[in-house]
Amino acid sequence: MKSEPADYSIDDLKRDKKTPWYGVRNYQARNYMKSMKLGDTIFFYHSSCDDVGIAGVGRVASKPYPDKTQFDKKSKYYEKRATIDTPVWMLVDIAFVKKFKKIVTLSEIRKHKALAHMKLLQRGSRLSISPVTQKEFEFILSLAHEK
DNA sequence: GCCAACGTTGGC
DNA sequence: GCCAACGTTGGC
Repeated sequence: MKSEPADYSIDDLKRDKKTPWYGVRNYQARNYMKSMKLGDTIFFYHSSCDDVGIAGVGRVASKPYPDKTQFDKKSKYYEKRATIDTPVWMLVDIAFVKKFKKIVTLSEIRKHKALAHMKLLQRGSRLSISPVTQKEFEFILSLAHEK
């Protein structure tokens, strides 16, 4: 799950312990969140910054539920098609698990054959949420020397 | 339903 | 700041 650290970083999550992952306005990314289960593990990815890459680990801490910013007319995430009964955008809460001692950078991820098929590297890597396989997950943990 | 124009994301 | 790769919008 990507975030620009200038907006919300792994350190912010560490401080908050838990946060609703609001503001996703892309259907494919939303659908990935809708399929998440309580307790699923996620990578926290820093995008659009000096040190692009995976910064740490989080855990899905809620079932999917409506993103309340879609109902707020003053929010930039307001969605006029949404009603309380028929929300358009969903989210999950994400809890802090750990921050890597060293970011696993995008350029390092690109170096490894085992990670060549990561969804993150496809589609111009624009999607803010993309799935990771168990093997990819463990490989990245080993790159982070966390395993 | 097609597609051009436009807006956004995100690496570099 | 540039630009590729999308996704979205809206006229027809």
